[in-house]
Amino acid sequence: MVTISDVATRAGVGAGTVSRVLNGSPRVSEATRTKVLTTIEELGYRPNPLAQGLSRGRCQTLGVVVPFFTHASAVERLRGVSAALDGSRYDLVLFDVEHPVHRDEFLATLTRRDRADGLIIMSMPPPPADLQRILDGGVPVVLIDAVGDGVPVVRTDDVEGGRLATRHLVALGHQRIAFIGDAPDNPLGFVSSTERERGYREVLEAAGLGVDGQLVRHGSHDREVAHRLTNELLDSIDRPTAVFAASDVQALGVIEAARARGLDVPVDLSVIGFDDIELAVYAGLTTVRQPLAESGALGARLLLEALRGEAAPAADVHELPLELVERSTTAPWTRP
Amino acid sequence: MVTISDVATRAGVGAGTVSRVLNGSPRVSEATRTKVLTTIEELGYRPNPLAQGLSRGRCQTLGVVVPFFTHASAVERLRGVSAALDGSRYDLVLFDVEHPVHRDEFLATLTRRDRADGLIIMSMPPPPADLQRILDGGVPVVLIDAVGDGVPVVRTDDVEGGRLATRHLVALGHQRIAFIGDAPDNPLGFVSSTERERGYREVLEAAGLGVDGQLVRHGSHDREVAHRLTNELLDSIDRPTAVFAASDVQALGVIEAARARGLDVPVDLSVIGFDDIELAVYAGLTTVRQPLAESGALGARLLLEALRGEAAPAADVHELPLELVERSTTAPWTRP
DNA sequence: TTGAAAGCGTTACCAC
DNA sequence: GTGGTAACGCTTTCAA
Repeated sequence: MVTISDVATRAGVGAGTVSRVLNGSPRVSEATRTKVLTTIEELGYRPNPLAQGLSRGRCQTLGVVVPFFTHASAVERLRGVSAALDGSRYDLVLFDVEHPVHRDEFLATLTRRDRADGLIIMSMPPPPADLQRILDGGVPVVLIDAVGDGVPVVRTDDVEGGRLATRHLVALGHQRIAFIGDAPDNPLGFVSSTERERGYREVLEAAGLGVDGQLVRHGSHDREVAHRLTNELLDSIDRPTAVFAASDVQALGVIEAARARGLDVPVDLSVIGFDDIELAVYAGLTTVRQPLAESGALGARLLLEALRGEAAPAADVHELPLELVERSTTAPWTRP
Repeated sequence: MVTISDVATRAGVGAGTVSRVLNGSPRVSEATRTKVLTTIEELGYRPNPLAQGLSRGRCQTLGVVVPFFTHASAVERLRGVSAALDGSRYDLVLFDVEHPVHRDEFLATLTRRDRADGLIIMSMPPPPADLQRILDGGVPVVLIDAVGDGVPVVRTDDVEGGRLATRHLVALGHQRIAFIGDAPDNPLGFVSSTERERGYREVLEAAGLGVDGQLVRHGSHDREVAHRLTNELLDSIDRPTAVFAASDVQALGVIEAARARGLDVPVDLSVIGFDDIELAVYAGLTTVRQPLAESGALGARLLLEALRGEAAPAADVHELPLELVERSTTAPWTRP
C-alpha cells in the first residue's frame, strides 16, 4: 500500500508538499507540483480517507437516516439525495430505520463528525434533545418531510395537500368520503398522514358534510393493511363513495380491495392517493403530487452548502409545491 | 470531545487498558474492567471510528455497488442487505451507479480496506481486472445477480427462468410469443435479461414454434420504453398473442400499452413478467418469482462471514430458486 | 495484568 | 515555497 511518504520520497520532497499538491494549495511551485503529480500517477497513489478524516476531523460522509423501505416515497427521495451527491466528494451512508430502536441508536451515535459530516433525517421528527446534541457536536442536520427547530427543513404543506384531495372529491359530488392513513401515534412519529387528515377534516366541515368517525381508519403504512381497512369500510351499510388515502401505496390497497369485491373504480368508488410515486402512473391513480426526488436533492444541496460554508445552515423552511394530478380513479358521484 | 485518554486518566489507568476493555480482551482484571466501564459511562465516551479504522486498517463499513433505482428489484435486494447488516457493527455505504463512469470510478477507488471492508456488487459484472485488483487489496467481494471468477456469487438460473415463463405461455396454447428485454449490449453489462431471452429462444425452438426476430424487442429497463416497444409489436399485422417481459417493470409497461389501445389483458394478450416485485401483487401480474430480499440478505451474510474469518470467502455459487407465480395476466389462447 | 510507546496515513503549523 | 514535526484517537506490541 503506497502512502504519502512513499510519494514524497520518490519525488524528492516532503510529505507536507505532497499534501499541499493534493489539496490544491497555491503555495507550491509549478515545477514541484508537476513532479509530485507524475509521481502520484506512477505509484498509483490514493490518499487514505480514514487518515484524512482523522487528521481533518471529518470523514467525507453524509448520513441519511431513513425509514427506508417502509415508504416507497423514501426510495424516491433517496434517489434525489444520491443524485445531488454525485460529483461531490461525499459518500452516502444509509441508516435504515425499521424500528424505533434503530432511530434512537443512530441518533445517539451520530453526534460527531467521525461518523458522518452531515445528516439528513427523513420523515421522522427527531426528539429535540437528540437533535440538539447532534448539532452541538457540530454535525449539520437537514430534515426532509419532518419538522424541527433550528435546522433547515424541506417539506410540503400536508394540511393543504389533504385539502386539495378532499376538495377534489367534494367537487365531484361525493358526500361520504372516507380517509385511510397512518395512526397518529405510529411508532416512528410520522406526522404527514395526520396532517393530511387534518386538511380532510377541515374541508369536510367547511363543506357542511361533517366528519363521520366511522369513515376514518388508521393502520400502518402498507398496501395490505389498507386493503383490510377498506374491507371494513365497504362492509358497512352506509359505505363511502370515495376514499382519500394518505399515500399512493395505501391507495393501491384500497383499489385492490374494491376490485376484489367486484366494485368498479371509479364508478362505484373514487380513490385518491398522495405522493405520485412511479407506480401511480401505471395504476392511473389520481393523486396529490409532491416532488419526492426533488425534496431529496434539495435537502442534500442544503447540507452540502452548510458543509461548504462550515456555518450552521439557515434554519429555513423550504416548502415544495403540491399539485393535484387527475387520472382515472376518481369520478363524479352519480346518486343511485 | 472525550477521548480514550480522557477515560484513561479519569479511571487512573493507561489508554491501552481502556482499549482492552473496549475490545473485550480477557487480559483485564475484573476490578479495572468495571472501573473503566463506569468511567466510560460517566463521561459518555464513544470510540472514534476513524481512529479505530486507521489503527486497525479497516473501517467497519460495507459498500454496496448498485444500479440503484434503475431496477425496482435493486431496492428489494438492498432491503435484504440492510436487514442482514442489522446488529452487525458495519455501516452500509451506498455506491449508486447510474452511469458506467460511476461504476468504473467506484471500482477504481474501492480497492482498499480504507473505504469499505467488503463489497457487494449487484447486477453488474465487474471487469475481471478491476475485480482482481480489489481482491488483491484484501477487500472481499460478493456478487449478487452477476457472475465473476474467484468470488462468491448469489444468483438465479435466468436461462431456466426464461424457460419457465415461456413454457407457461406455450402450455397455454400461445404460438406467437414476443419477448421484451434489455439490449444485450447495455452500457452496464446486465446479462440477466439476455439469459432469460436465451431460455425463451430454447423453449420456442424446442416447441417447434421457431423464433420470429420481429417478436424480439430490446430497450432500456424502463416501463415507458417497454410501453413503446409494445406499441411497435401491436402495430404489426401478425401481432403476438403473448409477451414475456424480462422484468415486472417492463411487463407493467406492456400491460399499460395493451390497455391503452383497448386490448384486454389477458384475453387479447397474455403478459408474464419476471422478479415478483411488490407491485406485481397489486397488478395481478403473472411472473417468475425470484427471492430478491433474500438474495441481498444472503450476499450480506456471506460477506460478513468472510470478514469474520478474515479468509477469502469460498467462491461458491449460491443459486436461489425460481418459481412461476400465476396470477391474472396470462390466459389460454383461444384461436380467433 | 498493566503502562508506555510506537505506529496507522494525513494535515497543518512553524520555521527556514 | 518547502521540509520537519506535532497532532488526530486508537490499537497493539513490548516490557515490566
